[in-house]
Amino acid sequence: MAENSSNSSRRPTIYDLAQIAGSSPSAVSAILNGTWKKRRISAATAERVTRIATEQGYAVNLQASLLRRERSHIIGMIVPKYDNRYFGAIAERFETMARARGLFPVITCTQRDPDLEFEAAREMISYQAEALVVTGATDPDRIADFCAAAGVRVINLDLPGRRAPSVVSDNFGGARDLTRLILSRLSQDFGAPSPLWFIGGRPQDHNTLERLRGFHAAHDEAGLTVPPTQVIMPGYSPDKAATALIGRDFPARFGIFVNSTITMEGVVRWLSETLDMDRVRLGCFDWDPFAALLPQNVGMVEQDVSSMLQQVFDAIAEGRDQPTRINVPCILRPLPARVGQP
Amino acid sequence: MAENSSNSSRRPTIYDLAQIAGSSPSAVSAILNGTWKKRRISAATAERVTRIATEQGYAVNLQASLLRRERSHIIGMIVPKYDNRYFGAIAERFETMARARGLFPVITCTQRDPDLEFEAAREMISYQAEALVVTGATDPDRIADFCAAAGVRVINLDLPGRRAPSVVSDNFGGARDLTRLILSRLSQDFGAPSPLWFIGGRPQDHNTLERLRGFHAAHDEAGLTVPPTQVIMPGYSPDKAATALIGRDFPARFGIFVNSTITMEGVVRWLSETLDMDRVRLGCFDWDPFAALLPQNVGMVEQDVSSMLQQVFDAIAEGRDQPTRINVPCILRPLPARVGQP
DNA sequence: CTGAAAGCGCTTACAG
DNA sequence: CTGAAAGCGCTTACAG
Repeated sequence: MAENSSNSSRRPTIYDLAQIAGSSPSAVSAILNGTWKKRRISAATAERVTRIATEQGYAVNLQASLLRRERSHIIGMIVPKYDNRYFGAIAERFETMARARGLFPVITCTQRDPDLEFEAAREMISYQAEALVVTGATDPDRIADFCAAAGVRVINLDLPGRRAPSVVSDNFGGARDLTRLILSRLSQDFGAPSPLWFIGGRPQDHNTLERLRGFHAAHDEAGLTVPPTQVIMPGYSPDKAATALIGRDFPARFGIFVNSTITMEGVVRWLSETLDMDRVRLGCFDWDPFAALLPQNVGMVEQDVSSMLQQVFDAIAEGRDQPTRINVPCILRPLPARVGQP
Repeated sequence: MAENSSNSSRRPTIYDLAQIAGSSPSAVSAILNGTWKKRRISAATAERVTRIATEQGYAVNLQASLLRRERSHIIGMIVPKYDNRYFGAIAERFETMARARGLFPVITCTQRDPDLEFEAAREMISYQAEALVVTGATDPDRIADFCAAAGVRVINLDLPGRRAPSVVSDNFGGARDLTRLILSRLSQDFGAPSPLWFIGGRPQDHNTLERLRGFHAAHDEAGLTVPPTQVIMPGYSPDKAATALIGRDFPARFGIFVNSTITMEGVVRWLSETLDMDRVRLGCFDWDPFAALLPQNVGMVEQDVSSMLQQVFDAIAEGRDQPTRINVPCILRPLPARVGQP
């Protein structure tokens, strides 16, 4: 199949097909884009043109097609990274849901770099994207302003902004539930619970602050107060987390709330090189199937990617553009005990 | 900034800008795409037009621009999934390297579905991609044929094809090195080594067969023969791996070669629910930072994503189109002992 | 130093 | 049932 007519290295156009089929470019266009029924073109012609298109390895030129059409049906997404299950799941699910709605998904990854974020957004507007989903952006409002000027709809996902609708996890509730779980497993395994450590994230970061609020709320319920020295926010990277732990004095038995799987990597590596892992119990905000197998891990919070994206697509379909905030509940995943009580 | 002239909801064009600036569309076009120096347009005009473009929130229409230009500079990639570090790293690195070369990367994920793979390839050709990187495809030759007919360059990555240049890991060498490592750690921890289990992948899969060859080669060196019942290839998914282990009889001490991180998930989950994990040592083909923290894991093979992509971009730049095969060495990552000898 | 004009490959009213 | 024609927003030789 796909025999290119050998006379030219150029891709065939509807004019080429029309000439071969003895028909007109208009007819070929209509046949190939499915509007031929309402034009009442003969089935025989349609069949012949379709066959020739296949033989010639024809693929429509979307640049030309989209330039002429009213709508592009392109929907863009920017994500910071592909290096964890959360953003990976978001990207995959976004593509699937977009295709299911007859849209063309275009995703690009912006390395948590504000300038790259902005350039990527501009590029998607240049591609005539009709809507843009801005995920985990460091400066979502700058992008929202630019999109507003270009008449392109924006939705913030994961991190909220002030200029467009935002869909975010219920970070407070998820963190509170996880903190409760770690505290209860601590008392189960070690006796009387003591205040947990909180590691990861940044004090300027919306999600970190919400999670910290939930962390404190669960401690309050349990009549516990967390010493400020036990809240450590050195960013998300494994190395920064490990460095921040150097020289800390941990008690005989203790528990840690880890704020992101990325941070978890550094925390577990450092601890396992430094002390007896039977002394510690951990819980982590965000889900990773391998992290779930670490023996000291008592539970993880999974963000509900499907529900979040459902909200995103609903907001786009309904044409919402007010800076509303939608909170999507998280899923607490307790893990079986994999390590003996001392 | 980005004040849209309120008279219209349409995006501004170079005609709008020309009118506002009191210049011509040609001049505006040249100024905005950087060719104005060689047209010797006055710096004053250039400055004025640039300012107006910013004020109006102008972004070039790439559909129109690309339709007119000779080249698109678009480079496409299809990947099967975003759900593991290997493909995540490939996607991220591909975007970075493409941008560094002045290309526009477009990636889409095809869920290991041959039809989706083909449709995605066709879509990228419709977007005028100049080259297509086909990663981990189930039917790369079908895509290669179609691309050849359309005059689009293709490179296979990860899984080789017969119709286009392929860049793949040295699966044989990586598997042999990993097998050696597991065997040596077995004898270190448990005394005399016994033949390993091999779990994961499919017998029809090129990479699996190469890894199996390396697995056997390392056993041969050690004077060991693997019983056929110890080679289990139920696909890659965690659940299939777990199911395939049901009812197996494992000796008091044993070692496993796990063929992919995805499989590792199922293997470790099942084993840890079933037996004392001190009895087992594992190694895994492919790298994952959390899997590296599992106490029984003695080492992982990391595929050298940067080198592989360097080869891909070289092949594209040089215009290679013969079905050559490039093997890129893997990186063996031994892991520190995290579990006591019995 | 600058503009008018052609044309990239399509789609779609419009006129038969 | 079908085709000629206009035009989407650009770029780029070409002619001043």
